[in-house]
Amino acid sequence: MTLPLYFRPTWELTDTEQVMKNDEDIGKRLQLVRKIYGLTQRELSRRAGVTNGAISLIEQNRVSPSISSLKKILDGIPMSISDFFTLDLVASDSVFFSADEMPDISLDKNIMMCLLGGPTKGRAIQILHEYYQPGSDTGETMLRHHGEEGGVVIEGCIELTVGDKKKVLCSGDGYYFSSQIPHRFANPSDDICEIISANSPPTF
Amino acid sequence: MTLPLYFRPTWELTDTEQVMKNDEDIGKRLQLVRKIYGLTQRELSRRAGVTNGAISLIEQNRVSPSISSLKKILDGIPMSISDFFTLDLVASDSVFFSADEMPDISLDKNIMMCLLGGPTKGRAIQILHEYYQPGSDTGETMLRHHGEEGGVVIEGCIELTVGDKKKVLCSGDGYYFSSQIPHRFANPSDDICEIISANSPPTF
DNA sequence: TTAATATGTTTAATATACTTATCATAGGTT
DNA sequence: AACCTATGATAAGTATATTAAACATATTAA
Repeated sequence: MTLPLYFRPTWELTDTEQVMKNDEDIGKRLQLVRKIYGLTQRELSRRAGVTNGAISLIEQNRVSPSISSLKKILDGIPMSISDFFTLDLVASDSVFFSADEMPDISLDKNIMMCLLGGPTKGRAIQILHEYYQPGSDTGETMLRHHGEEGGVVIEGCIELTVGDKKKVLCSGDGYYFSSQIPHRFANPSDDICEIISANSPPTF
Repeated sequence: MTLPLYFRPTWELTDTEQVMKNDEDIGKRLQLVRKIYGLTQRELSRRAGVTNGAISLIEQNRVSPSISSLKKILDGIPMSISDFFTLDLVASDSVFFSADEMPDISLDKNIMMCLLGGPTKGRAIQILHEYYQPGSDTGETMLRHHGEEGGVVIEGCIELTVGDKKKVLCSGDGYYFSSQIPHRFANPSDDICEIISANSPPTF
């Protein structure tokens, strides 16, 4: 169990660690998770109700486990299947971002959307610092994409439409919804509106 | 293909839809995803390079697919395994939250952490509106938990320590890191510090 | 109606995952 | 050293997933 992975930049990682970045290598992924939790194959197999041989074979990628047995194994850790596939143990090495390091990714000149840390792949959350000019609007054709999003209004007011609901949110108010629901942001006021928002997963 | 799921409150959902809420029923999950994308078993099987019989059996939960074949099938949609297990088609029906509907979940009286929408389960992101009093500090024993987190400083300054890195962030600056790295927030200034942050997954 | 096409389901054969039991290596104790 | 315990790997047998092909039902068109 070596673990501190997180403190080394990407280019220093071993092959074993690198491979954690893609979804393909279930074996290595399971092995790393198991070791992070300080478990042996046998101890995990006991907790999970499978044999140690099965875990050995899976970790070597000599078999592709069924969902049911993978679930049993992860229950022994315990960890959800969803977490297992989601977790990205290789963290990016940049942690701090000054205001001017956040590129504006909006296509609309009346809306500014500053992306925290640039278009980094493999993040669970995307954080935006948004500015809506008076009268700006994401448009009549409602937005729809995967994931969920939420945010808090810092300054000014925004009219948010989500599905068949509509409301004007002002400084201090927040929102949260599944991004699959058609939605639209508009600033009907005479003042600029500032929002901090978060999306999952990143779509840019 | 009925779909609009999202616009009906939970108690109106059919059994088929309800079952999407838990991770167990892979079959129904696959079936619903397939139908949302408007595919027949045969068409999906053609795209994925598996037989339609296999998809039929999986959807009936008469077999538990191997990761490899589940991946092949999802590639035909296309959808990642991680998304498949993560996606929660039953959205919560509350979307808007006024400032006073955000409960303070901090245990430290010098730090205020207002949780957007209360402690709702099953969300991909948790959004917090945080206020750090002058001199406040999350403490010498560093924080560590699962997921990732990021945020933007709205007002004042905060000293953030992440692993062996430390920096003072001021209004407009941001941060993002894997929450598994030991971290600490402190306000060394004489002014209050206000932050909007997002975590994934929620730990409260 | 009849034929033709498309859908999801089922059955028997085959391929693969999983178990049981054994093997090989490493570390600790006397 | 010899012995014990624990680790991960392996081989052969068993259980299960997947395929190939047929079945059943519904829809459309002539």
